[in-house]
Amino acid sequence: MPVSIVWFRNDLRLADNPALIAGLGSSRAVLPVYILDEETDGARPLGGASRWWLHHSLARLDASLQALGSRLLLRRGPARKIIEELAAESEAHTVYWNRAYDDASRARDTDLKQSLRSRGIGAESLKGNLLFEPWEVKTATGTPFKVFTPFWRACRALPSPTTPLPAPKSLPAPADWPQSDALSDWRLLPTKPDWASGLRKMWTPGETGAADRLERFLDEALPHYRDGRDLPAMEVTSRLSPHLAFGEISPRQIWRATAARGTSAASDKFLAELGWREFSYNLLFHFGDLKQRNFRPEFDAFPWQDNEPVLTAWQRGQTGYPIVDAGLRELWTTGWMHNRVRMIVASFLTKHLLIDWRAGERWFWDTLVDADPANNPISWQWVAGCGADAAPYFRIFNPILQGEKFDPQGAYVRRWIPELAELAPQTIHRPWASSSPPPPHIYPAPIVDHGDARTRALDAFRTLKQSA
DNA sequence: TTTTGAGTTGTTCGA
DNA sequence: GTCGAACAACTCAAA
Repeated sequence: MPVSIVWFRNDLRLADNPALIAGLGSSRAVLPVYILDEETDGARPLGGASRWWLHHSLARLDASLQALGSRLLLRRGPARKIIEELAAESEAHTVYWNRAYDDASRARDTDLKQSLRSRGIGAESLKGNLLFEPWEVKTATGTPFKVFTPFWRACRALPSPTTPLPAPKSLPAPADWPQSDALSDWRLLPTKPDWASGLRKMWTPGETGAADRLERFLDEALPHYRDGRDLPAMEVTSRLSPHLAFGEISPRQIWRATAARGTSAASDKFLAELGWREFSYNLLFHFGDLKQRNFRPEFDAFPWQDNEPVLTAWQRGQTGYPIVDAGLRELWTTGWMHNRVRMIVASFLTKHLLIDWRAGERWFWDTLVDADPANNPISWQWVAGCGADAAPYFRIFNPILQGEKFDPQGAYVRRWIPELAELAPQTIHRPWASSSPPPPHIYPAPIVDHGDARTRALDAFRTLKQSA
């Protein structure tokens, strides 16, 4: 009986899954597989928050597959070797997967494809995770875009994303199941200590949770999106990022569901956020490993400062700037941070503290449930000024003004820093100026003076310009 | 080939 | 209190 292997990666869904549909259409039985691959050269191990999410997402996918009469086979190790073994064991005729775009995955997938084909086994990769393939979007001269606005304009001029594929109604299982790992043996969940209670409260990993989240966003929040998306105390962003990062929902599903509600300034703005994700993957594909390398090489000479205690204070939300600390505490508790606040804390780390953006990127990678190989490094580089289409160096966020502007009542700060809850809106973003400032053992004094730090950052950027 | 307009998200200063 | 200019020039994309 001809069997096909469908290799699930960052596409943990049944609906709109091109690899799954291709596998189903080409054979009488499908072997669904997930591989935890932390051994392939260059593969970046998942952070702690992502491991938590992955556990639950795999459990959900397995349950959904069982409802179709199948299940999810789990293996751990170098993916190429494991796929080859499974193909031999199950006598599969073809292996299907949806494409990944980082260097390490592409190298691995190319090798695997060649090796399978040389043994007479088919290997097909499909577009399942992006709206537009990186090689489909090019400037008039055939080069990749480096500026977002023309990039997105070019995308919008391409044929619109097509209708999402339906989830299969049933999935014929192979006669013999190869040996599978037990999910619990992967120890993806934290135990000592169990720091995931805030994550459990906030999130429902899995395809159903993703679809519910999208529906709720479109029904309730989208009309307020344009004006409210910058206010972290309001819940008008979609919070789809972790679902998207694990592929529990596809960008095409989001695009089509949003477009189906009609066009508006809000929907355009929201779709442009999908555009930023596309842009990041485009850059990752064309410019290689940007989690280490500065997109703008002149930044290789930037005088970053190593300062472990200061980095630790930032990570723990103890900088003395309420909007910064609130964001970092939200991240630590929930595995997620509002986009506006991500910019503020990233600007603070790289400009006020002069700490290398890579340290911030690694912290986000470890703590975010939506940690994404393209979005995370590229957005950090954008804030630091070394990225594509980056902010000019003199654009240094003032954490007091940002707080007052985007959290005018202080509701967001109060939620995450209860020790400041009694302060009035007029002083909550500058507690040291209050008539009764909190004592330092309750809430720290500012770790740097804003004015001094700003001057120091401008000087540092000037040295960069002179040495270039 | 050259030219031209534009570029996610800001802050500060001085009139 | 409000408003416009300065903060730098540079690179990108397209005409």
